[in-house]
Amino acid sequence: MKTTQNPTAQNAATNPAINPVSPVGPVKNQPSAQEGDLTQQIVTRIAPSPTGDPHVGTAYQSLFDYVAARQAGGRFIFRLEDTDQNRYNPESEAKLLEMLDWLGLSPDESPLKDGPHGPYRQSQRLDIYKRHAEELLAEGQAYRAFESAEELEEIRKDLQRRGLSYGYDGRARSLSAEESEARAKAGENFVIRFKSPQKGETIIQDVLRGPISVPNQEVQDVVLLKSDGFPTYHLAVVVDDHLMGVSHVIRGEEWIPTAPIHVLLYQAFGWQEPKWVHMPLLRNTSLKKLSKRHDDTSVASYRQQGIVAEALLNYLGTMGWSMPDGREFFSLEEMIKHFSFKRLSPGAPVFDLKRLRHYNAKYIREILPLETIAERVKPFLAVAGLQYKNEDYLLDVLDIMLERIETLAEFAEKAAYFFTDSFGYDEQARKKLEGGQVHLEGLERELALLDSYSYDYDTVNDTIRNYVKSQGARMPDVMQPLRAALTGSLSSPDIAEVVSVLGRKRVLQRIGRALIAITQGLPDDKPEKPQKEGEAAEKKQEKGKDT
RNA sequence: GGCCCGUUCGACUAGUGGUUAGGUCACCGCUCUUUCACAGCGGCGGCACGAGUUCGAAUCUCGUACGGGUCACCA
Repeated sequence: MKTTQNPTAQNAATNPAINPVSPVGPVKNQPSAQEGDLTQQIVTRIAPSPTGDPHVGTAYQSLFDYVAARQAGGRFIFRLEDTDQNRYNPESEAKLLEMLDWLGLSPDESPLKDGPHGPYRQSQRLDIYKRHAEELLAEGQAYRAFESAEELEEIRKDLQRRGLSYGYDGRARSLSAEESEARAKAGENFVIRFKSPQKGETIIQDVLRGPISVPNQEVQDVVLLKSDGFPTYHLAVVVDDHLMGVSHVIRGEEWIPTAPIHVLLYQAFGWQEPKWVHMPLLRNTSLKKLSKRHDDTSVASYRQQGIVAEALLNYLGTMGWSMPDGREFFSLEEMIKHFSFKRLSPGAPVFDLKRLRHYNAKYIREILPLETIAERVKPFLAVAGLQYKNEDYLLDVLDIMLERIETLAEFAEKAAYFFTDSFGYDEQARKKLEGGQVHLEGLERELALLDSYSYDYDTVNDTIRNYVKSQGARMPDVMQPLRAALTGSLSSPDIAEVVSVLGRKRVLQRIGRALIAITQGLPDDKPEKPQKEGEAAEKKQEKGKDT
C-alpha cells in the first residue's frame, strides 16, 4: 500500500481560481476556491488540535478525507487548530504529521508543506479571524460582550435554574453601538459574539443523514473571538475552510450540534457552504465515544503493539464503509478506486481490538511480503534486546512463526528463543523434561551424528522419526521433551522445523543444557521473578543453573 | 433535562418492497496433527418494539423504547 504523491498539489498552486485571499481588503464576497472552480474539485482537510497523542479518530477522519480527495484528484489539507493556548502541546504537531506519514496519508498542504492557502497553523492566522469578526461586528451580525468569567457563571446558573440549557442569554445585544465602542476603546476586555437569528430554522444538508433542521432559537450567541484575540473553533473553522477552498467538511458526528452555527456563519459572510459529512463516531466496547481517558486511542500505542499501518487503515476503512463487492481486505488504492460517500452508513461502529488484530494477522501473514515484515520486526527485536545472526536466519524464523503471531510485538515475545539462549522453562515444559531424560539422551546421540550441513528439514525429520520408530516409543513422549528443551515451552512450530532452523550447534547445546537441568534440578522459567509459593524451596537449589 | 443523531447476529457489515436475511470476527464442535497455531468443514446467533401504507416490508411513514452525541472565552 504505497502512497503515490498526487500531482494536484501543484495544480492548486497554478490554478488562479484557488488562490488565497489577499491579506488586505474587504472580506466579503470573495469567491472561495470552490466557487471559482467549475470542475468542483474535492478539497478535504483534517484539522486536529495539538493536544496530545494522535487519536485513532483523527486517523479515521484522515483516511476518509484522503480517500475522498484522492479519488477526485483533489487536495487534502492539514491544518493545525491551535487556538487554545491552554491545551497547546508543542510536540503534538510533529506527532500528528508523523502519524499521517506512517499511515500513508500525507497531506498535500501542511505547516511543513506550504501551499497556496497558508499559513496552516491557526495561531499564525489571527489577523484573518480578527478581520472577519470585525466585519460581522460592523454589519451588526455580531456584537461585543463584556461579561467577566464570574458574571458568565452567574448567568449560566440562572439559566439552568430556569431549565434552559444555554450558556448565555444574549444580554450584551442591547448595548448601544456607542457604548460598545467606548468601552472597547477604554480598554475593557470583551469577546465578540455571533448574533444568531431568533426566528426560523437552520437546515444542515448532511451527506450521510439528509437534512437536519434545528430551530434557530436553539442556536446560541457563541463567542467568535475570545478576549485574548484568538478565534474560537466556530469562527476559525468557517473562515479557514472557506479561504482554503474546502469543498467537503468531513468531521465527527459530535459536531452536528454546532453545525447550525457554522451554516449560519457561512450565510452571514455570504459564502457558499461546503458539503457536510458528519462521520459516525468510533465507539468503545461499552458503546461510548472513544476517549483518551478510558480507551487506548493512541495510534502510536497500536504501532508499538505491532499493528502495521496497512492493517489499521484497512480496518478503519471498514468502519461505516464497505467495498461494493464486499471484499474485507483492500488496500488504500483499492479503497480510493471504489470510494463513494453513498456507501457510508451513519451508525456508530465499535472499534474492536480483537478484530483489528485479525486484520493485522492477515496482513503480516498473507498480504505483506516476508521481507517487509522482516524489516518492520527489527525494531521490536531491538527493543527486546534480541540479536539475529543474519537476514536469512530472520526470514527462516519469520517463515515458521508468522502463523502463530498476530502482531509484530508478539514475534519478539513468542520467537525469543530463536534469538537468545538464555530462556527459562515454563512449568509444563519442566514436567516434560523430567520424564524425557532417556529420549533426550537418545536424540542428542542421533542428532550429533548429523553434520551441520545435514540439518535440513527432511533429514532432521527423518532422523527423529526413525529414532521414535527404533525405540518403539510414542511420538509425543519424544517430541515434547525435545520441544521443551529447545524452546522452553510446549508450544512451538513443528519441532523438525525448529531443529533445522536453530542448527546443529544450538540444538545440541540446548539438549545438553536440558539434561544438566534434569539431573541437577530444573531452573525456573523466570529466574529473576519472585517465585510462586510452595515452589520456593525447590527453586532455591536451582539458582544459577540457568545460563 | 433541552436539542440532535442513531438502531440488521455479542462485534464489523451486505441488503434500498418479494432473499430459506448473506459474509467476516469472536465463541463452540469436528478434521488435520508430535505441541501451539494455520487451514478446511460445521454449529450457535440478528432485522429494538408497535401501528400504518402495500397483495407483500429489514427495506417506505408515524409513534414508542433503547443507545449515543452535545449543551465553555475546548476543540
